[in-house]
Amino acid sequence: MNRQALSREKVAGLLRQHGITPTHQRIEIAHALFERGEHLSADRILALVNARHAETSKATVYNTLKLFLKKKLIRELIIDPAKVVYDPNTAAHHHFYDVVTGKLTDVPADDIRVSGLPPLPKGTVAEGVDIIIRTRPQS
Amino acid sequence: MNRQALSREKVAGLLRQHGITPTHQRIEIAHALFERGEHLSADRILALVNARHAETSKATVYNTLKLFLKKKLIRELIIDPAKVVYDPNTAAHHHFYDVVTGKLTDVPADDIRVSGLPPLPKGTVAEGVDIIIRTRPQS
DNA sequence: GGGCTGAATTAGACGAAGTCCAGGGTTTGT
DNA sequence: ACAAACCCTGGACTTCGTCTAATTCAGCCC
Ligand SMILES: [Mn+2]
Ligand SMILES: [Mn+2]
Ligand SMILES: [Zn+2]
Ligand SMILES: [Zn+2]
Repeated sequence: MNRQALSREKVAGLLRQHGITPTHQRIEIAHALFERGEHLSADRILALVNARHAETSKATVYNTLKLFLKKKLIRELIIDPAKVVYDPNTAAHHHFYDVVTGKLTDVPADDIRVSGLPPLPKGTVAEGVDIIIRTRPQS
Repeated sequence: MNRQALSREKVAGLLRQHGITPTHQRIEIAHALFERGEHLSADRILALVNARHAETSKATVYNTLKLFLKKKLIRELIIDPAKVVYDPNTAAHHHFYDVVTGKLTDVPADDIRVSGLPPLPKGTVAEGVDIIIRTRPQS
């Protein structure tokens, strides 16, 4: 999706559109996610943001990711038992997950239909559906 | 599924059928899972097994769950970021997950059809599909 | 029974992900 | 300029899970 250098200004605009005050640290974190368009873990983001020179603390990375999540700027994926992964793609989509390599691949939700679901448990309403297709390297 | 008292002997037989030497600790752990038929976390199992008098260590609980997993006696569910949950139901099925209460409910896979999936990534083969329907308490 | 041997169990140290807090800095509004 | 609100930070802390080295146990043979 996001090809080419993504300017800090555009990222700041994106944050404002979501009601997030764009601070230096928040811009760097959002930039790391949206420039790559990849699924990233918190510690990976921490490393990326501090690659040139240290400028963002661990606490801020975690706080910021939770803020982005609440403002629906990003999604959270619980797939690997060892770490949560953050997804800059908030369009409806699903994932291939290679259980050996750990690689995650997006699956557009466009044509996907799920039929035969039973009614929801009493007193609950649907929030969304996550489909994970587990794969492994051939033979 | 498993109603009524489930005897230790039957559990031992189940373990043998899966190529697992039935030790005292393994029988207790399997018993905890299969008698209830519920989704349980490792620490919950540790507490259950040691409820009367301490007899099983944390290391053994983790070792044993991984063994059961390898022998396909149980399944592992990665849904809650904070803890892995073990599922004594190995029949094909999916889950409702209440994002507020954390409650997990089985969804039989019988009538469920997923259509429109794109081809798998090159060089991978399918392992299985997990569907999680996220719900929340009404209003 | 009494040893022998590999498998199973254990306490407790360790590692990694994530949370929390109190203090200090920065922005905003007037 | 001043206060209030907001933001960031180091580092202690919690929790889940893993690892290791030492012990115990189970099955087997004599
Ligand atoms: Mn992480
Ligand atoms: Mn646990
Ligand atoms: Zn994705
Ligand atoms: Zn289940």
